[in-house]
Amino acid sequence: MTDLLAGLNPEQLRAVTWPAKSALVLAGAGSGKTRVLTTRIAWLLSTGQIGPSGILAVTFTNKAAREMQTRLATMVPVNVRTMWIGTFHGLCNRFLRSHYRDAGLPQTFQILDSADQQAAIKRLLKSLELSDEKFPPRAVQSFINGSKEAGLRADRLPPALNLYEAKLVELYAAYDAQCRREGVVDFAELLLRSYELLSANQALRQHYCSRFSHILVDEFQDTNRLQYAWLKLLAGDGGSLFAVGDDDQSIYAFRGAEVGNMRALLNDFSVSEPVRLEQNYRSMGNILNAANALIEQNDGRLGKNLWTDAGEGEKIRLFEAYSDGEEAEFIIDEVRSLKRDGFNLSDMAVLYRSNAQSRLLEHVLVNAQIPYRIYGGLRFFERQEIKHALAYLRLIANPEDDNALLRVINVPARGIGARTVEGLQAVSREQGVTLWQAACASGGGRTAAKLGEFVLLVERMRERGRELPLAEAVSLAIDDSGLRAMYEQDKKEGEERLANLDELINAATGFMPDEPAQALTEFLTAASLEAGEHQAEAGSDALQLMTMHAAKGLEFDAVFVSGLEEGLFPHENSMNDGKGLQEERRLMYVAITRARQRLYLSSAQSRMLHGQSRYPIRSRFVDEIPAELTHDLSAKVKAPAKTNASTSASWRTAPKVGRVAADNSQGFRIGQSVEHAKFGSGVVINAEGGGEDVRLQINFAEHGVKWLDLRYAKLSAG
DNA sequence: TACCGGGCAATTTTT
DNA sequence: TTGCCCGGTA
Repeated sequence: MTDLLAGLNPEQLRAVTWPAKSALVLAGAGSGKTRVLTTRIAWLLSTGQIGPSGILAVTFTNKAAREMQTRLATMVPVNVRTMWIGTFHGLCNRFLRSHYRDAGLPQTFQILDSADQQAAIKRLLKSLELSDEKFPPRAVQSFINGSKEAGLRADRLPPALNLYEAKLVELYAAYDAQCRREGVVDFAELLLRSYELLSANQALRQHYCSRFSHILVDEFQDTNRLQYAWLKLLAGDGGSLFAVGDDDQSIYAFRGAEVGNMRALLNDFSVSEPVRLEQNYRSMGNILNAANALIEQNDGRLGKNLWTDAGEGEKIRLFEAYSDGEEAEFIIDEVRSLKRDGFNLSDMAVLYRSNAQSRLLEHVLVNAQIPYRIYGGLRFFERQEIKHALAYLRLIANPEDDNALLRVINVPARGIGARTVEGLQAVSREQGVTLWQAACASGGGRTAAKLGEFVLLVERMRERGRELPLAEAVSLAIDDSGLRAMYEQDKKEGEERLANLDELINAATGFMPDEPAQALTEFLTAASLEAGEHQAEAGSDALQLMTMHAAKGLEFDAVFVSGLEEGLFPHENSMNDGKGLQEERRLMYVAITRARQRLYLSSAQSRMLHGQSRYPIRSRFVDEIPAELTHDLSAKVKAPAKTNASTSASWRTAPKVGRVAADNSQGFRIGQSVEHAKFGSGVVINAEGGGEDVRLQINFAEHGVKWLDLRYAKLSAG
C-alpha cells in the first residue's frame, strides 16, 4: 500500500486518495494522469474500500483501456479482464449483450462501423428513391449521429424548420427501423440504447448504480452530451464521478466533444474546486513556458500552469523557409543532425495540421533515404479483403444482415449483377422482408438459380461453421466463399490481400472469447470496436509522421511542428470564429507539449496547396510565444516590417515585400513588381539559387506563374 | 462488367 | 495537385 503511493507528488497523492465523492482532476500534459487513474483504482482495491466489481473505468480508446488494465495488473492481484474497464462503446456493448432482451436486440446483434453505417444510409436513400445529391449520405449520417449524441430519437427532435429538415428526421426514423429489422446497431446507438435502457428500467438502473460506487473517466474533456448523461445516470443520485481531463487539450469539438462538461460536472456533482496536476514530467522548462504563454490567450479556461524542476533546457528553434520544399529540407537536415547526436529516429516526430502535408515530407524523406512511419490511413479491419471476409462471417452469424449480404453477394463475381440485386431490393421493400428472405424466396429462372446457389453457399457455410472452432470457421469462410481463389488470381494486390486474410485467421486463432459459445459474435464485435493498429509497424527505427491530432497522448525527444502558417494552422475553416480559433490554439498547445527536449516550429513563405501556390504569413501562434524562449534559425536575412496588406487576409497573392530573393538576385526582391518583354507585368513570388545561377518565380498577370532564369530572362523592375 | 475520363472538392477522427 | 465518384463506352 505504501509502495503504491510512494513517489507521488502532493497533488497526485491528493487525487489518488480522494474520498469517495466526485472529483475533477485537471491533469496537464505529462503530469502523470494515467498513473493517477490506475493508482487510484489500485488504492481503492487494496484498502478494501471496494471490490473489483464495484469499479467502472471509462476511456475513449482501446489503447488507453488496455494500458490502464496492464498497469493495474502490475499493481494489484486482480483479474482485470473481469473488471469493467473499457471504452464507452466497449462497456455499452457489454451491457447490451447482458441485457439484449430488455434492450430489444437480438442476442447476436452486429455493430456497424462508420463505413458500414454510410453504406446502410446509401441503401436506405436508394430504397426511398431519394437522390444522394440532395441528401448526401455524409450529411444524413452526421445528422443521425448528431441527434443520437444529443440523446434524441426521431420522434423527440424539435419540430423541423423546413421541408429538408423534416425529410432528414424521416430518414432518421427510417434508418433506425432498418437497423432494427436487420439486427444491427451503429456506434452512437450502442450508447443511446444503453442510456435509454438504463433510464427506462428502474430495477436495472438501481442495480448498476449501487454496484458501481466508483466511476472513473479518462479524457473527460472529450465526452459528448450523451456520454455525460450516461455517466450521470450511472452515478445516480449520491454517486461519485472521478473525472480526469484537461480543458486545454480539448481538440475534438468537431466530433461532438463538449468541454463544457467539465464545468457542468463541477456544478452537477457539487465539486468545489478541481485538483490540479501541474507538475510536468515530460518537457523542459522553455517548452512548458511556451505552452503556458500560448494557451493564456484563450479564455474561459479552468486555468492551470505547467511547471517542471528539470530546468529550462534548449531554446525553441524557429525556422521560416522560402518554400514548403525548403521547410521539408530543413526538417530533414535537422533530423540527420539529431540522429548524429544519438537520438533515435523513433524518438522524433514531425507534426502537421492536415494529412495532405505529409506528401512532400515523404517525398523528401524517400530521397534522403530516411526511414519513416506515417500514422493514419487504412487500419487492418477496414481493409477491403478483411471486410469481405467479415461479411461472410456476419452472414454465418445472421443471414438477415443486409449490409453484409450486399457487400459479398457478388464477390467474387458469381453472376448476380446490379439488376438482380435491385430486384431483390424491390421484393424486400414490397414485402417488408430482408434481402436474405427475398433471395430464399426467389422463384425459377436463370437469375434465381444463381441466387439459389448463393443461398446454398451461405447455408452450407453456416452449417459447417457452427461446429468448427472460430479460426477454422474463418478459414472456411475465406475458402468456401471463393475469396481466396479470387485473390490468388489477382496479380497486382492479391498477394498482400492473401497475407492479410491469413493474418485474420491468425487473429481468430489467438482470440479468447469470454463465452466460447459466442465466439463468433464476440470476434465480429471486436473487429468493429477495435479496427486495429493504424498501420504503424513496430520494429525498425523510423521517423514518426502524424497529424497533431494523432499525436495527442504521445511524446518524443524532438518534435517538429510544421506548416505554421495562417490559413493552414490555424486552419482557414476554423479561424473565423473565436471558438474555432481557440480550439486551433489548443491543438497548438497539444503539439508543443509533445516535446521532451527539443522543439522546432517551422513555416514556409510559399506553399503548394490544391495545386496552387499560396503565400501565407506566419501563424499567429508563433508570435504568441515569447521571443526570449525562441531562437530563430532562419534569420539569415533580416525580415522587413510587415506590410499592412497582411492584416486582413491570412494569405495573399504575393508574399512579404522586400525579402532579398537570393544572394545575387540582381536587385530583385520577392514581392517586387517586374516587367518581362514577352509576359508583361508580374510579381516576384519566389526565388532559388545564388551567384550566377538565379531563378525567380513570377506571377504574371496575363500568363500565370512561371520560373525564369535570370541569366536569360529579360526582366526589368516594373 | 470493367475501365476510362471529366468534374469536383479539398481539416482534424475514435468508436 | 490529388483522389474520389459518376457516367459513358467497349
